[in-house]
Amino acid sequence: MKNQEIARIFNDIADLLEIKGENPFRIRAYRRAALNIEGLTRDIAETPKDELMKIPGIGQDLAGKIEEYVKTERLQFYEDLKKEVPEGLSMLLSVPSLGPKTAKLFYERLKIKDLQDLERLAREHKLSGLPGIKEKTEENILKGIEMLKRGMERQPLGKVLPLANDILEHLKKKAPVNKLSIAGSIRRWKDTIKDIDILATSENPKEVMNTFIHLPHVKDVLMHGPTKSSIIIKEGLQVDLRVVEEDSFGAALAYFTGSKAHNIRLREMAVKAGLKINEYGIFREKDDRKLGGKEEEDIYRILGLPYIPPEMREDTGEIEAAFTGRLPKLVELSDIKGDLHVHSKWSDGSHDFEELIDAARERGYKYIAITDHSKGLGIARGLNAERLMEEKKEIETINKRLRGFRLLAGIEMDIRSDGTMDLPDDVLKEMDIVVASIHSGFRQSKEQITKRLVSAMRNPFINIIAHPTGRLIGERDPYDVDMNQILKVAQETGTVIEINAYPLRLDLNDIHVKMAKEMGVQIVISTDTHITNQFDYMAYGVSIARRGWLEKKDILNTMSYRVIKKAIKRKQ
DNA sequence: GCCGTTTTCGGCCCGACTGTTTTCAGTCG
Repeated sequence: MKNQEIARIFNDIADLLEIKGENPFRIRAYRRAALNIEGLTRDIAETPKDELMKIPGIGQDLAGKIEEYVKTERLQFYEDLKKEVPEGLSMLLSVPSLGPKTAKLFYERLKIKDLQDLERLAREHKLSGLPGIKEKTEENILKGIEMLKRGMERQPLGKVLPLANDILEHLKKKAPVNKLSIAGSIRRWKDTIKDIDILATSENPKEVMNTFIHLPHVKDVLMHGPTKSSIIIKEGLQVDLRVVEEDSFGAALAYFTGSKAHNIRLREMAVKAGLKINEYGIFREKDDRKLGGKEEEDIYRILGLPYIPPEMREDTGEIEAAFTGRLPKLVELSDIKGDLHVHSKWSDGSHDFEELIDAARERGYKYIAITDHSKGLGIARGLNAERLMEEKKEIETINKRLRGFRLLAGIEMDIRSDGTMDLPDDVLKEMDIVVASIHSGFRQSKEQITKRLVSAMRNPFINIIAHPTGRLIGERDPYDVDMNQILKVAQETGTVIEINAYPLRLDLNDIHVKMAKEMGVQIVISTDTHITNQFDYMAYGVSIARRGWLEKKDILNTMSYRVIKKAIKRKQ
């Protein structure tokens, strides 16, 4: 898929046009197109031009540019632009507080063309004296360069969410807040997060702001106003806090949850209907009368839309779906009836069956599958056929006295680097459920990896492909795999694909999940639990499913034990 | 550059905070 590549180029073009001082609406058009292409579920390289033009934000011109790039691997317009604007100059835009106007000014007046130049001249106070630039601006630029060097890259949701909750707890305890909510991309459950957005109501906003900028987490204060402040915390993340009146809480929550693209679409709809939306409410244009805003639902209702859950707010078709009454009823955590990927002491898990059963029952589950590693994963004390049969026997014994709960005897079988399976069919045949996955040879070619997964899916005894891209967010890139092909074969063979809920994995990702749904592939959400508290990772997995528009019926482990057993048999 | 049962041209989301200014441009989300 060239989608991400083309999106990046369009964003790059937008940067370059910005520095040139081009028409801001033209720039926005490139950014919007880039965003829409990123969220696309089909391969843009295989989409004909007239289909391309049906994608929102892509017209005659951009469709042509996409075609040109797909055909020739380059884009003349982009190449020309890069010649006009020195390489490195667009890097300046990544310095916080430094935008296109200032970058252009620095280039034209001081011939600054990269970060090194900028840092040197700022230190030597050579920027002062330019129109609108004095000492404070130099300071802020140096600060921004520092922040950039420290790396402000996106961090995994699983790491950021606990941090955000901790800040919320502190505010609740120390500041005079009434309502308090996480907003932004955390509320949309994006798998990686750039900053933490918090919204509050209070009778004394000033006091709240004052408490906020003095929290023990604070490393630096970027902005401190009466209703809005921004800090950098020790972990390097930016945290924004906004305080509004009770009567505006819903509108502010919608505004602050985003995404930006989603908000813009709503506001455009509002304008066409003679309305205006901002963080204070939804208003009638002609007399500025406030029609709503206390509840988030107000905004959608007054626009004539059903409530759109935060996980869907990416402007990837949810507004159209809402408008035409085709909004899916998203799966919820409470729909989950069991976990089909769990490790025990028999391999590298920490608990025996009893402890796992107790923990699962506490979460309202009706079943779990014990899927310890197969022998190929020596490091995880993987099981050979003999040990596996012993484990199965013990599971059967326990099942006999269990009431209202079942253990499935399963295995997480390693797909070896040469493409062969770690256990023979006559062993797999004995199991209630077989999960297969890749643990080695991550750097193989796309063809090799895809072939390994396909041959696993063609095996009638393999039910589930686990963590299908092998990524560990921030630590290991996904391996190169032809997801289109994988999903096609999954659909053909009735193989279920896993959303691994472990917060650093979260693969399938949201876009792949959406693709899977469109292709009719069944999904399972599993935690890959090794310690009982990891059962709680299910919430992360469900959020990815929701971001991929999945409903209860799309997901295997929302079904009863009996239905699951039948579904597994069906493949064979 | 996109888009249109009000338009094929003329619009295009909205507001807070900062630093530089004496009323506002730039940046950000």
